[in-house]
Amino acid sequence: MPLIGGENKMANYVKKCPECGSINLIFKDERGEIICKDCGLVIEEKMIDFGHEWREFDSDQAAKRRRTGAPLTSTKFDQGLGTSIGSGSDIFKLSGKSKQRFSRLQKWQHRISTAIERNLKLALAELKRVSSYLKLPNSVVEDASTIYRNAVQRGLVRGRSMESVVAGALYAACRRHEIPRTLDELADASGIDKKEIGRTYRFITRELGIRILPSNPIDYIPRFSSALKLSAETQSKAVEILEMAQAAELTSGRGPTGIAAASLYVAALMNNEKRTQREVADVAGVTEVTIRNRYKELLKELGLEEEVKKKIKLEVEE
DNA sequence: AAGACGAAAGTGGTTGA
DNA sequence: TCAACAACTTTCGTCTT
Repeated sequence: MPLIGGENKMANYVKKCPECGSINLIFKDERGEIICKDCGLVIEEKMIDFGHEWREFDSDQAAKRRRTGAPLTSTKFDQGLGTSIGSGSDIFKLSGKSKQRFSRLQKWQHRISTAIERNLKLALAELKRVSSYLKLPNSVVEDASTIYRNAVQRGLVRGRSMESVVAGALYAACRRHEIPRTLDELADASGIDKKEIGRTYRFITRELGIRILPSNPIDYIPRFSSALKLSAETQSKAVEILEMAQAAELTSGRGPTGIAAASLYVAALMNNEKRTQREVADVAGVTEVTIRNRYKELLKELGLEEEVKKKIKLEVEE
């Protein structure tokens, strides 16, 4: 396998040997290792060169030398690998009998595409629709497709609607990527009942053995904060408060959105960017009452009472 | 009039027998 | 499978600004 070549690439890769501090490093091309000349420590091994191993000067050479196609993706039902018969323009180069033969083959290919494939096509279309509605990044969509594919292969879709499984897979993927959406948002985007999504979500994660950490309230802060048009300072203040709350074990057992909303509310208060409880509650998808309860706890447990009161006094004086 | 606060009753989900 | 339970919601009345 070709490896990183030349001293120049090595130079900005490793500067010093972590063991003896020597800068006398040598690069062994044949083994793909970087070795310290002084103490013999192998600093880096099995390096892979992601560059070309050949050069191409025109499209003709490129066609001859390249042996890979488009990258694999789970967002296409056949992972982008499928071959369709005779759909290219070169079918016109054939004549008479051959042309007929190819169109017959085409027809058969269409017929034999199995139920699973057709189901996957539909499901992935739905998945793309929902995720673009929620403006989810590609990596999440990719992950959700994989989850869905696995679910189908394990026969977990039986007895459930395709849409609910798609929504469940998406929810799981979001959680895994630490960019959580609430069940409400997902329900809104997919048109599936919130309870149903939760049920299938729990089911497929259990059956597929997907381990998901309980969602962290901090992950919600950026989104809520921008929805409320709060400053970056307030946002980081909210994260600070949240971290303190977590240290004080105020967060366990509580709904993450409620806690996130409350700390955002407090942070806004302290930074003179007051939002009403109603506003915060709306973007977080909880009620004012929940915010109030969390907010009270935060003030009490974290000793922020004086700080907030001072702020409010200052505001009055101004 | 609007927002904040608190009490009381209701709801959906989890847990343990 | 059922009851107990905690978290959260809904509703409503009161107080403050």
